Amino acid sequence: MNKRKTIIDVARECGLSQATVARVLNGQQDIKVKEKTRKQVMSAAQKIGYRRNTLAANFRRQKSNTIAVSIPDITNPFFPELIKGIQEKMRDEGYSVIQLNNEWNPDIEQDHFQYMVQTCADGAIISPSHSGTDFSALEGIPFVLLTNSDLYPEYDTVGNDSKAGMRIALEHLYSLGHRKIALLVGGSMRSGPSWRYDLFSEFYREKGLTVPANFLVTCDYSVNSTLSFQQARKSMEIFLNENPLPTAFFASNDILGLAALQVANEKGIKVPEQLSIVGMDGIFSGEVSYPALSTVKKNRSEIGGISAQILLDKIKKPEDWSTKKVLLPCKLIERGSTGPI
Amino acid sequence: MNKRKTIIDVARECGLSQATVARVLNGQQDIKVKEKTRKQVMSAAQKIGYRRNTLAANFRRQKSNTIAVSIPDITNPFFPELIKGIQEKMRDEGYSVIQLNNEWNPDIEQDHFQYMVQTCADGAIISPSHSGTDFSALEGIPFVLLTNSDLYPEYDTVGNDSKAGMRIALEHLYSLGHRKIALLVGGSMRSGPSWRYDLFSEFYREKGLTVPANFLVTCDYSVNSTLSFQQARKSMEIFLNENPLPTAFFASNDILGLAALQVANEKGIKVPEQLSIVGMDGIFSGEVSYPALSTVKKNRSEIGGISAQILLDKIKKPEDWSTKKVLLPCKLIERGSTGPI
DNA sequence: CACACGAATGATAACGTTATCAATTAATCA
DNA sequence: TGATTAATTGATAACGTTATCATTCGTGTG
Repeated sequence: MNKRKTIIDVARECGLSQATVARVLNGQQDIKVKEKTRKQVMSAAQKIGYRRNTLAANFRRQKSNTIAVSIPDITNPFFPELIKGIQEKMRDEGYSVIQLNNEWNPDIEQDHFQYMVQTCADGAIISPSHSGTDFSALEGIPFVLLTNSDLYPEYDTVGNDSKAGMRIALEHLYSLGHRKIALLVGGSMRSGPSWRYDLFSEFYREKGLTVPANFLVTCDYSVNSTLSFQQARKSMEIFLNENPLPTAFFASNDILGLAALQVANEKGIKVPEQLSIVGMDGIFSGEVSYPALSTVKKNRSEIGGISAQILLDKIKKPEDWSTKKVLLPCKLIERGSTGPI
Repeated sequence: MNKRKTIIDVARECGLSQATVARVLNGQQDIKVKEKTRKQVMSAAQKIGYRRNTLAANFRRQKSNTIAVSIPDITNPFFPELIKGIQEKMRDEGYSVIQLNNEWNPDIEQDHFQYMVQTCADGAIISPSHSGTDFSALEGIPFVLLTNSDLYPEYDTVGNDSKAGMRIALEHLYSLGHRKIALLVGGSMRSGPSWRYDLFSEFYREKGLTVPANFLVTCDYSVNSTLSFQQARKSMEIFLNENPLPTAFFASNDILGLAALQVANEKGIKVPEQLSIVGMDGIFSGEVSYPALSTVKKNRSEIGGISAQILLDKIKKPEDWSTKKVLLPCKLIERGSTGPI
């Protein structure tokens, strides 16, 4: 059992000093070393099988080379792509990504913040579990928030422009001739439906129309997608039983939209001939439904990449950092669930 | 700017030795300390605001308290639950989880193995990208494979009993009266469809039936779900145009099953009245399709938890380890896409 | 040629914890 | 009580790297 080789072994092997060896093997782009000695060191390292001890290096530099990503729930189809976008960027830069799920539970979220401090995370990307999240526990750890809300004016945020996105959806339906559009919104874990309601009535006003009666379906949004879907189904069933059929639904996310679609199918309501449905997010399930769900897509992978980039910049230059706010546009994906009235 | 407090500061504060303080604050369950001194130390630590330096501890013990999970692609709906199962178990035990995607690319997978060694991962859970994966790069890192194949007899493996699962699906269809069942399989990244074919013909033989002609639809399985879905759709369309309609399809995973379902819907084939479809995996999209997809569910969260437990055991007692093989049963979920013929 | 100056290399002290062993105190028992 | 053992506590040496400063080596200039 031969012990693991260290930098000192390499130094002994090639007859150079420990410091020089370190410069060659681990230095960032320390040009201060001759090509000849570099080669000497390299071949000696190769020969004796040196492998850098990352743990020692991390300790010495007091950097874990790890960033943490806090999201509500990786099994929610919204998040995996986001994570992937972050991972790809971070790995290119030599950072590991630790991903933490809080199940939409603020207490767990706080535990995770503690954990990040404990574990010396170099930075964090956080999709807040709810609108009142307190970030003070993060003390000194640079972080970026994934949200489009204006609730966090003092923090760096990256998100999609959901308001513009909703407008796009409504315009789409309007241009297809729809005048009786209903709103299907979840009592989101993050924020109430109020701004959606405001935007909706504003849209009607602009078009010179009056907001139809009973245009709003709300449903509880739950800790997991399956539950949210079931609750949305229930709300839809009740609504459809008690109200005249609108010509279209705008759902504030695809899970709700898919629930509406399934219920409509079951009731024999033809989509899109009798009812158009447009969702929001662009999750995979919307591609495989029948008909496929028209949606306003959020580019989650891009959000991940951009937030990662911002975090990296912030880690590198913490001094004189100016708050960054990024709002990415949403994109309409027309599929089978919307059509002319 | 006051420096971060160390164990030595705490020792000075409470008048005890550094060693004793360390025992109180960081010792595992070192009972070797009196209640009185424990309290002294705790309050002193509290008072001056001591926070353990994880980086230093990791270095000293040469343990990163991190395990790596290597999977093909987090955006494939099969994996998030798996990851979550692993994370939950690992976090309970104080380990961080680094998750790595290889895009079904063996070269990237090998890079990730290198990375685990570099980064001193304490262990790894690996869903191999393909059947020929070589694990020699992992040198000494304990790991568990997520697979049910017999391709890795010498390794610890955890997986679902897919063969039994497929039998369950076929029995289900058979009991509903189906005698003309077709097979929809992907040229999986992992293993060819051969065993499915064998099992299928064996099933027919057992039932005293002859395998119908043109019962097999194969399609390329791709690097991402959307592409796989599209390719499956194409294969289905071609098949249905060129062959008489079977009474049922068994799809080797839900994505393929959903493709079959969507195509059938588009062609006006009534599911399940004219055609039953059963998939495999139990992904969320199968719940929201119309009709909802019957499937043979793999409990991915459980697989994650069990593999995590096995890995933990292995990390704790590496000596005299006997190879563990776990095969979990699949479970039939009857939904709207299957019915009597 | 001596000198200065920059480039390259060398020597060495941290970093904060854990682990080992020695020293002390408390407990037990003849 | 004194001896013996067990339970606590103390002193201190690593761990392998990086960072700092000192030193040496070239190289061009007055």
